[in-house]
Amino acid sequence: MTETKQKILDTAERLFGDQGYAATSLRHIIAEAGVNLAAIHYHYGSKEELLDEVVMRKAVPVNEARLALLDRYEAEAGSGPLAVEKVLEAFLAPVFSVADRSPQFVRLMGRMYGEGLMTMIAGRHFQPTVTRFIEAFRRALPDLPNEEMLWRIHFMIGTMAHALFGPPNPRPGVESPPLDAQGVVPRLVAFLGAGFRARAAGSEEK
Amino acid sequence: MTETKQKILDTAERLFGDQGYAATSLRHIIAEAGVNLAAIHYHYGSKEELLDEVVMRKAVPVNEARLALLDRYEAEAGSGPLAVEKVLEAFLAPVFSVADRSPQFVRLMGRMYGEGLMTMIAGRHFQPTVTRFIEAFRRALPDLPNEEMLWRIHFMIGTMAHALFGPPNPRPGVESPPLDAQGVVPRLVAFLGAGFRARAAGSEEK
DNA sequence: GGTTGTATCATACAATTGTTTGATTGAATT
DNA sequence: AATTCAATCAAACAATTGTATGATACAACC
Repeated sequence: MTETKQKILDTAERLFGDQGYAATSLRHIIAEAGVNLAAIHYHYGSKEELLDEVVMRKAVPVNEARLALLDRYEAEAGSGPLAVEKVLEAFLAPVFSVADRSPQFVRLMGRMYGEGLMTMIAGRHFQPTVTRFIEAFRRALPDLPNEEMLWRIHFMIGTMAHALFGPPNPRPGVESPPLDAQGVVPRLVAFLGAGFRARAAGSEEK
Repeated sequence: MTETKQKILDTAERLFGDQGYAATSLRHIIAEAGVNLAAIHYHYGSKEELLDEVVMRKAVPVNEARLALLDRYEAEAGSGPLAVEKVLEAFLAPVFSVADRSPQFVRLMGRMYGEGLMTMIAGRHFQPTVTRFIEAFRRALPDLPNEEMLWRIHFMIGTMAHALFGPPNPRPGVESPPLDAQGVVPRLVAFLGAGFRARAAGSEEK
């Protein structure tokens, strides 16, 4: 890959993450990347295809890592049931472990979820991952009604997206320390795990 | 309030919610509202001030209702401790109860949180509400370390924002049924309540 | 050495952006 | 009847948007 293509991707990733897709102009990107304007349309076809490329470059490995982790945990559990916490960890850990190397990207992921674009992309490219994890959640909590399960997965996505976006109480202007996976993922797993295990709102007490 | 001002606010609310702030042009707004372009700058000063007005119009009553509910629950609890589920309900119910009358607005709220703009606005205008609720959460769960508490409130905001944005699995193009408060709020309270009650990740078992 | 093909460049394009101006309306006030 | 003032209008502003074009550089290959 050319140095130009690389720099375009890196800069677009950072600016899309910082300001959002619609608010970031191609000229802003090329100015910070130090390349020519036409280079974007030469290497990628359009602004939209550039976004696709930026997201895919790192979303693909993340989703592969998710499936690999899920495979490993299921193998370790043998024929026994897999704990929700393990499913959560398989889903969350890969995304946050990217944070160390490229904190700009996780911010972008958070923003894409926030703009509703990520659900669209996931539907196009990551359908297998989605269904695999829904299956895993179902097996982990077989008593949870299906509709409630979908809502809770929905809740989890929202929590993850917001956590990806940054730590709580970010002082404006002050650079926040990078989201290190060791800190956030266990917090998320504990919080979300308990949420998934909660008795469904409508179900009567025993 | 003039009919023109009203129509501008209503249309801007809907379009900002559907497409985001940056992606919505003033001309798109005036076209759908059937008013003149200059009317926006006459009645409001700029696009940014229009957004402020759109958000404030309904966010102010929502935050007043939140505080009123919290007051009521605390009065009912007397001197005893307030359950975290009650704090959650006081915070969540008012925003979702707006959903029936103006589903466009809750979508806007969700989007604002997603774009990180809402935290900024909340810091400017709703600081009392923020500190009141942090206090309430602390009293409800006095054993939770402060840092963990802030993270969990952060998680809750993300969950709420994503839930405001829409139901799970919205089919593109198909209109989703409105988020009725009776359905979502109990689900959220059950899910988040259990999450808040979970043992903090780092703390040793008893 | 000439040819080919990829990559970069400055420049221009038409469309759209938020914002401003100055004239015109129409009702209320004097 | 004259004046005042808030409201609306068409039109234009300069700036920025994503995209397209044609020339040029430069290496690899026949």
